[in-house]
Amino acid sequence: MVDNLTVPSPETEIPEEVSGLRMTRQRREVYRILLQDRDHPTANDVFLRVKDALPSISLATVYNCLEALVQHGIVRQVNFERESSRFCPNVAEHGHFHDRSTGVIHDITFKPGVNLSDFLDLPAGAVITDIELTLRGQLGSI
Amino acid sequence: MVDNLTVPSPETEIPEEVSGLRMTRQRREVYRILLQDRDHPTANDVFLRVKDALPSISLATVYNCLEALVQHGIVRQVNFERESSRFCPNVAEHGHFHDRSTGVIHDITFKPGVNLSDFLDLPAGAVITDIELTLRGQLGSI
DNA sequence: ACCAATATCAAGAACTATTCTAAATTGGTT
DNA sequence: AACCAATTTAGAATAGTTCTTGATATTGGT
Repeated sequence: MVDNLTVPSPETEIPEEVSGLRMTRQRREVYRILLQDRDHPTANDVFLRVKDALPSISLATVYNCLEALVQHGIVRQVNFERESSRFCPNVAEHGHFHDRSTGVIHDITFKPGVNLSDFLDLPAGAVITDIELTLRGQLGSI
Repeated sequence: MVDNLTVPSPETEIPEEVSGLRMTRQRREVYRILLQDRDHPTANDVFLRVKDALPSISLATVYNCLEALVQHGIVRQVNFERESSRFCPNVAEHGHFHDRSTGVIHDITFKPGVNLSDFLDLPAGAVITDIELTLRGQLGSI
């Protein structure tokens, strides 16, 4: 079941404006691609996919669109090590699990009601505004 | 109190060989610099600092040395977003807290006895081998 | 101690992901 | 339809890092 409040389905009509960002043809297509396959594509992946609908789009435009979407909180930019940035339309707070054997990246959510200070020794008075969590490993050969 | 088992003090004699890595003059100096100021310097920071002791060292050599140290588990490479990699001699499992107002990066440790699955919804059968945690925020203006 | 084999270093070129620049295009508004 | 601002495009520029090559140093076997 998909939470349509935070992540619209790819079939949903994307409106003229989302979170104060005017949806141009390019931005709409880029966003639609992100909604279509939630596989955390890179800018270049998006570029290649979006060409089907907009053959004349440029890579710079894809970067522009992704930046606009990220800055308006519609899309999240995720960095793993020094690899190319990846993008996902799930803007709810979540971390990532990188399966080393398949390369697949899974979103992982925090259990409800858990507090950071429950399991971390934080500096006194630290106010956390942003969490970035990446796990690596394998999806068990049980 | 510093844990001399995982992080030697900068005054400690660095032996001929550490974890199977032969300590050349350059590697020893690079490592010493990391032990000296635990402020998560970039490769270029290290380069500038190490020049005092080895004026003829090249940036490429600093990269080589850092890579060797990282690959032998003596030093940890830390990436924040798409910034330059940073390096720290603390190879014990820990996360980072990035103070937005001062730019200072603090190491944060996990409370003992805590299990990942206590606060995360992990995919069934996931075996975690590596954790990367970065928090951002401010050190409270109380 | 000597020599060959091996590892390391230095310098700069090359590479990759991303950003910048400037000109062209688009879209909404008078 | 003309105007203006925003957007797009293509290619150049940039930053960080890696690669290549030849020089230098170190090790192990004699």
